[in-house]
Amino acid sequence: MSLYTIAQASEEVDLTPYTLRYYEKEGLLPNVRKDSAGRRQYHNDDLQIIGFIKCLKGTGMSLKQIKEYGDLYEQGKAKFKERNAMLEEHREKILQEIKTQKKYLKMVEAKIEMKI
Amino acid sequence: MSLYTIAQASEEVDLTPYTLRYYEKEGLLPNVRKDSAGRRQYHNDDLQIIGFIKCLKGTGMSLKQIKEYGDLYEQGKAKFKERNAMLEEHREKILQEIKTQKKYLKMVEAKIEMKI
DNA sequence: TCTTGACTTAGAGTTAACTTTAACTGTTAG
DNA sequence: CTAACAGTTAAAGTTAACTCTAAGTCAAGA
Repeated sequence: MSLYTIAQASEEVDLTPYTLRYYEKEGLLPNVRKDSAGRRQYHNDDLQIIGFIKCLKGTGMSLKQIKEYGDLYEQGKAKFKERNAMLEEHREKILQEIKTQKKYLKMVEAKIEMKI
Repeated sequence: MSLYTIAQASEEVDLTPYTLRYYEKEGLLPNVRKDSAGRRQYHNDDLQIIGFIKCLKGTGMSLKQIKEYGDLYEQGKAKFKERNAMLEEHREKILQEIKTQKKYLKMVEAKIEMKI
């Protein structure tokens, strides 16, 4: 399939229709097309963008920053450096976060083993 | 040192005094002692509890759940099983989260390497 | 003694990220 | 043709987790 209603897209990306509209209103999903009756038609490229938004959000980037990244993306090659710098910085943040999670995992495991 | 004012404790655990009072109000920090003038005196055991709260919170547990865990802790040995079950479940959640973070890390790295 | 500053409380305000409502419109099954 | 349904919008409401304000207390230094 190549076109999705908001309900289908919602199912596909595991976000509610409310959230999809909200993301669009916040400018995270530019250019979502509509049919003749004004209903949203999600294309595969939209789903891919949503997938990457979920990745950034799932690693702690705020919607505001995700929008900034998306805005740079919209401006194409001209902003490539700036945009990639954002990602590289975010990459570091994820690496750091994984380290922290591992440390916390050990703390929880220690507490479990404590048996008190 | 063994006793801390709220400002010192705040510094020590890297949370604002507002947050420390808020956690206490929410029942996450039972039994914070006060001096004769009614000012909070944090002891080392309080700081340890705060450290573990930060661990649970940093791994995605809500304050509400953390309070539930703390309440079980208060009830001592009687609730040991229940309490440890919570931790074991949380341990699984952390493991899952680390996996997800690693997947997302790869996605971000792929995007960086894409150079488009 | 006065004032400065760090604390106290209860309660109001803020922010991010949804989530719902109300009122409406267009599509489809009977 | 009509009722039900899935969508539309703007705007209001919700929740978690703080964050701040106002009004007051207390101890210590000039």
